[in-house]
Amino acid sequence: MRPALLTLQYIGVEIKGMPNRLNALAKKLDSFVHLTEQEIGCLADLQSAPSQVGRSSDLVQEGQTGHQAYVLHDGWVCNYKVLPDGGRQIITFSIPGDCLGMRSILLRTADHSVSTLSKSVVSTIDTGRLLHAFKDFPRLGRAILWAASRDEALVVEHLVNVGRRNALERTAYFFLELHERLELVGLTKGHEYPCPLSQYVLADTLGLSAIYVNRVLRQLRERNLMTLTRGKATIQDKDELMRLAGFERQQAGRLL
Amino acid sequence: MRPALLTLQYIGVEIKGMPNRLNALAKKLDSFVHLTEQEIGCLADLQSAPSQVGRSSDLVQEGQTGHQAYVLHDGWVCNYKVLPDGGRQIITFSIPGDCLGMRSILLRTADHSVSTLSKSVVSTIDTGRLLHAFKDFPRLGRAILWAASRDEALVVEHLVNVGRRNALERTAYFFLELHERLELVGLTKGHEYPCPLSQYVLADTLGLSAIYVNRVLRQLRERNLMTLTRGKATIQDKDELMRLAGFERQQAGRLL
DNA sequence: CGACGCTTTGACACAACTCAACAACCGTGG
DNA sequence: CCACGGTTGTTGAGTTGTGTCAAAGCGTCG
Repeated sequence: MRPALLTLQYIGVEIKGMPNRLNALAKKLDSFVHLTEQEIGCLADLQSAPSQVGRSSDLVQEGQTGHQAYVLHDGWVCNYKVLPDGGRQIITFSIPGDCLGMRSILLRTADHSVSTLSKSVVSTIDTGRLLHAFKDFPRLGRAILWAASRDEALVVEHLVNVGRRNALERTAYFFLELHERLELVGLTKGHEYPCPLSQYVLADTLGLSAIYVNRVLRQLRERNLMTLTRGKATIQDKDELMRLAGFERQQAGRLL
Repeated sequence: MRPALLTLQYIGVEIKGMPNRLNALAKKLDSFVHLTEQEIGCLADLQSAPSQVGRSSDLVQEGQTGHQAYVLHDGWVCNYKVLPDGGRQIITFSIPGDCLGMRSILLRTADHSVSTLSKSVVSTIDTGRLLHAFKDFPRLGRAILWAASRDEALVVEHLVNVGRRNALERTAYFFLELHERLELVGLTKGHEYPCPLSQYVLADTLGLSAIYVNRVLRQLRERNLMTLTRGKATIQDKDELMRLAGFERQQAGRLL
């Protein structure tokens, strides 16, 4: 099957089923800087036709040069670095609407790896035209720069979490933050959300061992705070979980 | 004493003594994207006259809106977040040539605090004109964007360090990275460099307790790997220290 | 049905934290 | 110049959080 056919087929399916998904990026940006039809069109022009990639496939590898930047339309992706001793630290997860590998484009050589955690749908970004587009649509440029800054702030939060909270607080915080992120792109159902992260993946995210993650999750479950089972996270007692984690709700609101 | 006089006086002193210092940002950018006289001039135009600020003074506070962005000409600055329980995590240090509070400008409200660790010299940046300047001097824009990306990559490295290395490796890595950063702006003397960081500050950086930092430093000293005394760091056995830390030298080189 | 990846549990080891006390250093003012 | 107070560094003993090893239970997919 030729790629072109695959993607066309995919678009067809999506347009019938859940048209918004294809616009996850536009939707996210629009919620902060209201975009005109023209700007949304321009944004679409910068992206290739969406294509599917399988689970556990690398989109970018650390040290690589001349790779692509992507928009993630559907699926889960992790950004990580590996250490000489084989250890791995996950920097951040990407969810639908996020851009992938942008920083590495500017640096010329990728400073981290990007890999899918589930079957995903991505487009490549024409980064050359992106900079041009900034001139014609400055508000769009501002929106994208804002989104990049927000992603960076997320990494900073993560660093604080790993550096200064114990395993229980840290895990609680992580799931609360994830809930908030997914809510923004409409991927939650009340206090539930899909979460295809294994305990090994969580361990590499939280800077813990997989076995200890298991114990922490058990504690959260036994305290009736939250559960994680079969790819679904359920927050049972949000207030108490927030208190435990020292989680403070971010104030949202449009910029422009 | 009026600020204007103070700054003028300062410029006078600096121009005689060490003219390069005032240009730390230009010097840093130039080492990666060679800048023309015009571009360097434009860069200077975006900055206010330099002014001195005392030790331990806050330039930006988390949650603040409408604050400034700065260029750090001289001195040491830390970027940090505080937790509800009073804990503190230092995200990154800024050294001469670095920009301060740029991300917070884009986000509108500061996501972290910025505070001086030593008597420092800063200029404010006219961020409004900065975006305009990008149009007239695209290479300058690219250089600044590159520098921002590099700072972000530094935070990512730090996250990996805190998440996946033990106290000894982590501390070793930190001092090696610092050496490399300072080398780039000409602030090292061979295997020595000034380092006005107290063990409490180091603790908040490395995600450790101050007392344990002390023990780690002792171990590094007793193994004849490095010492930190009276504001000066000395790397004695760089090879062994790099091996211990799992430190891999970054490849440098101009982009344009 | 078997194999494999993921989860769960227990026992034990060790890294890192806490508390408490003291020593060295530094800037300040007398 | 010295005496002082506060900040920073140093050390010991005991505690706790988290990692390691080993093994068994589940689920799922081929």
